[in-house]
Formats: sequence, structure tokens, C-alpha cells
Amino acid sequence: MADTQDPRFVRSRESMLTAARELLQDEGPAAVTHQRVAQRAGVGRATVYRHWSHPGDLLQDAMSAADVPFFRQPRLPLRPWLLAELRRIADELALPALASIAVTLMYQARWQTTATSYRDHQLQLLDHRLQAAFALAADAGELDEPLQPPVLTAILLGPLIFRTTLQEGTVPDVMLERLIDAAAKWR
Amino acid sequence: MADTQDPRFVRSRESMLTAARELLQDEGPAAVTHQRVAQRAGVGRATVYRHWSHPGDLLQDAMSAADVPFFRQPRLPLRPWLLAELRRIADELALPALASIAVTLMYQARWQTTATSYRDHQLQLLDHRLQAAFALAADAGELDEPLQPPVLTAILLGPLIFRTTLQEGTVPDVMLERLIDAAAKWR
DNA sequence: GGGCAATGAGTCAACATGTCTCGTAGTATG
DNA sequence: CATACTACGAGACATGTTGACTCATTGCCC
Repeated sequence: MADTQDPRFVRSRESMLTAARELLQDEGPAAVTHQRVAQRAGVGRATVYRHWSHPGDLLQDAMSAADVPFFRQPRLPLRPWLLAELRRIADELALPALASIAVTLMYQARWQTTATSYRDHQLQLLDHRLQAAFALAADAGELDEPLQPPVLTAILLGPLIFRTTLQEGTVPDVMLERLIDAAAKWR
Repeated sequence: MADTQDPRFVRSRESMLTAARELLQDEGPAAVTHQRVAQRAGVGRATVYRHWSHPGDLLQDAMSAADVPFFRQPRLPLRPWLLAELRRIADELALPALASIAVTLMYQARWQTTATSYRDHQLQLLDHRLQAAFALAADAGELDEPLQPPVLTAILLGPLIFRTTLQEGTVPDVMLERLIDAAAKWR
């Protein structure tokens, strides 16, 4: 794994990451093994070892491909913007791509006490963005008493994950309205 | 596995279930294998096979030992009762016993599409109990417009799981108050 | 005490894992 | 175009796990 610019290196890396993502979505993090990824990507098993000597690293890279594109660029008034953002997240959580990552992160938080950096980073990103959005609205006099950022994130996102993953149901708009009501005291 | 009353049968079954629960809490559902359970329980590997020919059945029995003791016997006024119940749940979710089951259920809901009966049963139990509690309060004139039961459950429990599992933090009382506010329109 | 069933220990093939080696083929230089 | 380089695929190998069996032993019930 020397030359990061070698087309062969880039090609096989991409195909392995794609295979790992598909396996994660279809069969869960336990299926992201050297053997399964090699089969699916059409590469040799040794190649997977050369790129990621430990299976956990491969899973981590497969998840951390894209930064979660939520809560960027808040707009006033905050309520309709927040509603639209939550709507997008709820819809994305109905798809396996995001739902698989969410559940895998919960699993890793509980039992893979290593590899906390990616999870911590994503969570802090959400916290910061939400905090910035609510601070903006507070300055504009839209609301009072926002909660502390991590609690805010938990109130807004927790029910969406619970509903889509455990209950395997859809998220009605009235649910999002109630969550927004709970997130702050609106004027 | 013939005589369910044989003390030997009961004894080894209990020790295996205890071992399975400990393994689930300490290392996750992936660790609940015939071999690991046999080692930990101090029984032969073949004995585990005789009781549960498939590892998934063992995991299922290990989780379904106790019915979740939440939201039983609602009391009026509903708000303080609901707050106390949520407080108990949040505190229990800080312990590995309940948190492990919650995360495992999410994992199974996503990827082990079989074995839905236990999960569905527990979820419906929570829904029904919460519905009964809110119906009681509605009759007493305490509130208007309760949400439909599954959405109610998601709003109340989702944030607790998100906060304790993903964020690995504690649940402040103010968070519970906000969730209760979101659950219904109180008078 | 005697019949009986559950158990513990062991064997066995099949498979997955982690680590090598080696010949091949694609790549970047000159 | 020719050469040195290097990532690759295929395979070998020891090791550990899994699932399924056999069989002697031991605890249990009548």
C-alpha cells in the first residue's frame, strides 16, 4: 500500500469500499469481513488485507465516506427550515444507507469501545450545527430557552431513529411538529 | 430436550441463559454463540445445541426473560407519573442490561428479519400501556389531542435511547419535561 | 437399587481467518 | 519502446470455529 496515486490502487480501493457499503446495508456490519468484501468486489482476499489489515478499519472507512449533509446553512424563520430538515432526515432514514449507519454506530458505541473518533465527530457536527441554528433564531427573537446542544440533538433525532428502525414505520409531519415544540420555547 | 421438569434440564438451562445474558451485555449479540455460552456456563458444547439448535433462538430466550416493567398501572395526575416512569427508564438505560437489549433489538430489526415476534410483542406492549395511560388522563380532562400510540412511544423513548446509547450521556429532568410536553397538548 | 434421560467429552468434516509466497500484469519512468 | 517497479490474483498453510455426530457417565425418578 505504498503509492496512493496508482490507478490500480485507487480502483481496487473504490470497488472494495463499494462492496463493503453494500454488505453493510444488506447484511449488517458482521458481514463486512475480508472474505465477503473480496468476493463481492471481485478482488483477491490478500488485496483487502493489504489495504485494511483490520476489518474494523474497513468498516469505518466504508461508513465515513460522506459527511452527513444535515442541518447545514440554517435559515430564518427557523421553524419551517427545521421542519424541512427533519423531514429530509426522516425520509433518508427510511432508506438502508443511512439507517444501516445509524444502527451500526449504536452497536459500536455499545460494544466496540475502540473506533469512537468517527462517531464522536459526526455527533459533535450535528450538535454544533443545531446549536448554531438555534443561536441564530434566538438572536432574531424567535425563541427562548434552547436546550443544551446534545439534549437538543437527542430530542430531535432520537424519535426518528426509533420510529424508522425499531417500529419500522413512517414519520408523520405532526410528529416532527411536536418535536420542534419540545426543542425550544417558541414565541 | 424431553423432560422440561428434570432438575438437570432446568439447571443447565438457567446457567446457559445467565451466561448468554452476560455475554450479550459484555460483548454484544455476536458473542452469544454455542461455544462461548458453553464455556461461560460450564456446560458441554453439545448441551447448548440440545437446548437451542440455532444460536438465534438462544439469544431470543436470553432477552425475553423478563417483560419490560414500564408504564404499568398509570396514575393520575398523569404528568408526575409519566415523569417518574421516564426517569426510571432513563436510569435503567444507563445500565448494560436494558441498553444491550435495546441496541440488539434495533440490530435485529434491521438485519435479522426473522425473529420479529419478541420485538413486536414488547413494542406493542409499550404502545398499549401508553395509550391506556393517556386515555385515562384524557377522560379526566388532563389533556387534549394525544398522538397515535406508536408515535407517542417513539417521542418518549427515542430520545432516551439516543442519549444513553449513542451520546453515552445522562438524561436531565428538563429533557423529560420537554418530551412530556411534546407527547400531548396539556391543559 | 434399577431404568432412564440429560450430560460431558470427544471426534469429524467443512469452513473462515490471518499470514505467507510467487508469478502475473498494469504503471510510471527513461 | 524498454525497463524497473509495484499492486494484484491465486494459492498454500496453520489455526480456530462451527455444526453434527457418538458414547460412556452421572444424576434423577420410581
